[in-house]
Amino acid sequence: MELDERKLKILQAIIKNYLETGEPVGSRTISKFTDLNLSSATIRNEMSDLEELGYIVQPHTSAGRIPSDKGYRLYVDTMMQSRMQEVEQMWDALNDKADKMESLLQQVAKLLAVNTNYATLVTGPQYRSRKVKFIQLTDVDETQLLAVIVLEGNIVKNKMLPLAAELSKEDILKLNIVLNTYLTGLDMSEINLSVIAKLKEQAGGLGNVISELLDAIAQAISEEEDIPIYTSGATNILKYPELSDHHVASDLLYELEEKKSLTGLLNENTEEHGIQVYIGQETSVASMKDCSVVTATYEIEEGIYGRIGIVGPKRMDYEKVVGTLQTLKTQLDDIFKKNKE
Amino acid sequence: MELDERKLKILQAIIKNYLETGEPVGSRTISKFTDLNLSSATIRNEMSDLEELGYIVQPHTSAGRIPSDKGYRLYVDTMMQSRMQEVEQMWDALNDKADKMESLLQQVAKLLAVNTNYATLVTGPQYRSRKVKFIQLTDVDETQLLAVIVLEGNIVKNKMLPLAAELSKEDILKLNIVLNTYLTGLDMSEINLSVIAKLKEQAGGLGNVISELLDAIAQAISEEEDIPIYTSGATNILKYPELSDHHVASDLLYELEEKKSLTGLLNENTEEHGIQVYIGQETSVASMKDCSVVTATYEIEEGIYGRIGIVGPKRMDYEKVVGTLQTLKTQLDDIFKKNKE
DNA sequence: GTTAGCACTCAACTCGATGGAGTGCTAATA
DNA sequence: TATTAGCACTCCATCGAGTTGAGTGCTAAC
Repeated sequence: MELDERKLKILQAIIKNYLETGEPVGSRTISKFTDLNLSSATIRNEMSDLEELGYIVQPHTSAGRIPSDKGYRLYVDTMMQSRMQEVEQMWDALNDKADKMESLLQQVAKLLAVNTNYATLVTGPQYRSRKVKFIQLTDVDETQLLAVIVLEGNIVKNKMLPLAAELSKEDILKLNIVLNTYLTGLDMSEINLSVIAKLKEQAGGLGNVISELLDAIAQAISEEEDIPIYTSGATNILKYPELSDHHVASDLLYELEEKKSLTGLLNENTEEHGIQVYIGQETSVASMKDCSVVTATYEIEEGIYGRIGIVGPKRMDYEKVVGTLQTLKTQLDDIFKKNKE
Repeated sequence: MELDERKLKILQAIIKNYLETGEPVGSRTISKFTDLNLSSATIRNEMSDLEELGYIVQPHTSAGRIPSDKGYRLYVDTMMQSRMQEVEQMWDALNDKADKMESLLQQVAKLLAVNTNYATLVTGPQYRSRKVKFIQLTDVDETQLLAVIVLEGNIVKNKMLPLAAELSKEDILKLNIVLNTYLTGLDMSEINLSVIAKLKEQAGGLGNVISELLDAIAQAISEEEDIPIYTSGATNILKYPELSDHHVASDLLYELEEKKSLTGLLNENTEEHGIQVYIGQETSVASMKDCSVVTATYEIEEGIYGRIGIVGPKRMDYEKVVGTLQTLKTQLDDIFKKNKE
């Protein structure tokens, strides 16, 4: 037995209806709801088949049917076409704030949350290996040295270093030159002992400062290793009865607050650059087995990606979500492209 | 009618018991629970008095009594003495991470949440008026200028400025000197039109760059205006039945996520530097009318304060919370004092 | 002033009845 | 052969009645 045209239509009707109402949907509803002109009895037979095929399930005998994960999957795969409308105000809101990566992404998360009414996640850019682009030392006052380290992708890091002894202007200038000469273009793995030895040799009497500096640089680079994840609208999940159950909600909210376990979720399939939909068990995060997760990948520059996504109930307006993510992704791409020009 | 010794003891017993069980407490319980050797009938009479005085209330007739806000207030004011034990592991955990203000404070929030099982808030330092301490311009590449702005309290801000036309090394040097000469030591309000005019005059042909720079500086200073608030353990509130009610929990979690409205709460009474306890309506945040908030003020340096606090149910182990906050406050004070040496 | 006793109140729980939505099956129909 | 009408059945949700138990307030006695 395979899915024919009619079964597909009925399945679609069931899911559509369930998405709207959140209640199990019965045969009579479908009979009236669709333009198939079939009696409820016929629908019942078909639904029985669909259940056997695993696309829908009954919460209990004598209840209507609700879609299974497999049903949702089919729905998402086949019946969904993107819609690229509304959400225009996002654009304006975004452009206002496009100064700082952090606040931008946080803003994106919030906008998405407000627009979709789901919980949202946004990751910052992931770099494969971050290279040092530029280093600048300055004496802020007699006791403190400020190291500004610019990494590939214009990530700027600051470190305050306490000074044992005051350094002269000339010393600082010299350090700046030496550091930039030897470290520019290198990433963590390339700054090895031989480079360090050469550095210290060139720095002459300032070797001890170099050591501290290298520590700071190493820290700055590795700091970024755990990519930041921004979340917003976590409380939205309380709006959906099937998720606001005590235990489920508590786990989910904790997960969203902690964020750590989300990295796994968001790192899956990074080679695929379209929209990804994870339904129920597909998410790999245990506490989300009653949720669906939809993510999109945006591109900052060649080879550097971040992700935006939402977490909501399986009963989710997939069409709208995918559309929204699609437009948002496009807009983010544009912003970064523009910023580079 | 005033509170005599016995009424106080009974009130104390009621509150203690209620804190433990979360259930309204009846006269028989108190009769057995305390060492007063009074029958339940007598207790009933006393409880009747206490209710009349407004220290306790009945959720409904024929239910036990629970403390009113006024009752909690008395309890907190009179019967609480700090206890400075446990929480030693906090110390270790903190010292590990004392490198970066942000992560330190986030860590503090988390530790506090784990230790108390309540939702926690921590604010970063608040400066009355932030002055420019130091400005450094550098050309990262041909098209971008990096402005590093150091504010009072060693807050470092970075701004990337796109360049219309390439600047020579000499121009940048000149700009650096001019900027530092005229802006160092000034705060937002002091950078007025006359200062700006003088700046542009000195900068000669670079007036247009100056304008952009000033925008960036203004942004850097004002950016910090809304003090960062770190929260943790928000989901803890779901552990308390009286708060996990749908509407209440949703509002609370939203408030904790948004953080904005919390500033008001945390800015009250900043002149008082001890532990503050807000019960129910006292908090000024509407959604917290069923909560208590306990805050402590820590000192980073002379005149610069931040706050740590927890949000939990009115039925809260006040003694423990106050103790924990007290020790944490002390430890934070120590860390910052040490860091300065 | 304290206590024992008793009537009263109220929330929480149990239990059964009822109704409605929905199914599965069978027999009739096109 | 596919569709439909009809019917018996199942199960959840809801409602109301009855019960229980904790707790109170009052009164009279100690």
